[in-house]
Amino acid sequence: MQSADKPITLQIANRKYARKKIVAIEAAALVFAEKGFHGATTQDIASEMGIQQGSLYYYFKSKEQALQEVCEYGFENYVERMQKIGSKEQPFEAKMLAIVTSHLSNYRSKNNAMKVHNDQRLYLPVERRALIKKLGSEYRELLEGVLKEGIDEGVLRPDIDTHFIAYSIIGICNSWGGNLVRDDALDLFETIEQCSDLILYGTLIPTKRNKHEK
Amino acid sequence: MQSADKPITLQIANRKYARKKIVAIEAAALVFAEKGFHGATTQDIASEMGIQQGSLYYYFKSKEQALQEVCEYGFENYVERMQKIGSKEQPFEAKMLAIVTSHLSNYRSKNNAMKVHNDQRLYLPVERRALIKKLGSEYRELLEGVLKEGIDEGVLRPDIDTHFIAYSIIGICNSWGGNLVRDDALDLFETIEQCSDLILYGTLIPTKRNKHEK
DNA sequence: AAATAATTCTATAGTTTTATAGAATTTTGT
DNA sequence: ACAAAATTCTATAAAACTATAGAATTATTT
Repeated sequence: MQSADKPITLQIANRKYARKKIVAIEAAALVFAEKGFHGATTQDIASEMGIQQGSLYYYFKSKEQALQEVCEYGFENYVERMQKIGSKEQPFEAKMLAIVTSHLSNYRSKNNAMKVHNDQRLYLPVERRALIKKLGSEYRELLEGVLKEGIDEGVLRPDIDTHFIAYSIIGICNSWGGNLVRDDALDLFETIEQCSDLILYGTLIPTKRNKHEK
Repeated sequence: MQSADKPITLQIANRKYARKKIVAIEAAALVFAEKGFHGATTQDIASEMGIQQGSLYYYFKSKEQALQEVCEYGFENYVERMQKIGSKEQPFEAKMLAIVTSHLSNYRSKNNAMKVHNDQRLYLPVERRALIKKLGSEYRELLEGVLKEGIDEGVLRPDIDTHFIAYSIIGICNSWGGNLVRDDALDLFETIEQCSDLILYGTLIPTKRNKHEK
């Protein structure tokens, strides 16, 4: 087994291990996404990697640990991307489009780890979910920040609950994300547009909105 | 085992069987909702019912059949309720509120079967999903019908894609439904209101919507 | 009350699965 | 080329789980 503090001469081996570890995580992600955590076997994952079932334990101490690492792996890029979007100077509509695009593009490129994170993380014991929960909160808080900015800029309705809207945006995206993974015929960019449109404009005709104005 | 065509004298026994079968389905729903289909054992379900593991097979031919029946059971009421809402004479906003209320109330009353339907039905082999798929389509089509009526009445934007919006509404509701099940502190009626508001009005300030008008 | 039917129980066969130990092989460093 | 370290393999122990068979019990009908 590899460990972080080894002589420099062993760094090459370390790098090799790290590379294959990612292969292992992605194989686990694929299998967990398809069959669910409990429905998948360590044999499935090993087969996906082209190694024997027992060899898998060189990379994961347990099946449960594999799930944990898949969930963490799948969410890393997400938070980073949201950070970039939030820090860029651009009008609110563009940001919202970028957020939805980021979220949904990942689904189209079959980010199995993302799907596993959404659907399977609850099967982890609570003590294993600490980091995952932290990443999820970060993501949602960044999104809330963007929404608050929108209000400050006078673009968004000041009476919306940013916490609620952030959750809802994530909910819509995950819901459509699932559809995108299942249905290849579904157009990604049309879906992105429609989602953004719904979030920004709703469904009512503007002139019918009188009741709602103060 | 019971069968439908028995002398009238056996109808009492039949009714008794039917009653306990529902107990079985609800026990399965609870356990599947908590642990997932593969994570749950027939022992778990039997314990929930207060019977022995082997006795469970008096009610279900297999664990898979239990899942199928839970999924079908969980969706029955839903379709009926949507039918009622759709057929009532009331303004569009009221209908939308009724739809969201119907969907979310069920979650609050811990409709485990609903959760199982959403999260676990994919673990059924395709041939077992026929009825479930039909019910889901019915539900979505009824919702689409309500949306089309809204357009015809001149209340909804005529440029929305009713198919997309129907999916999105279901997505938002399921997303919040999951939260409601998990978090008891979450206020049901506030959630209903917020969901309806987002769907109807979106997040932008109306005066900022000029770009969007034709 | 006896006979029949329905329901539940016990015990278990037969799988499947996770995880480990130690041997075998491959890779890397000297 | 040799030694050491890393990686993979084989084999298996131990546990868990589904489904079935037949006995035992309880409820219903005659």
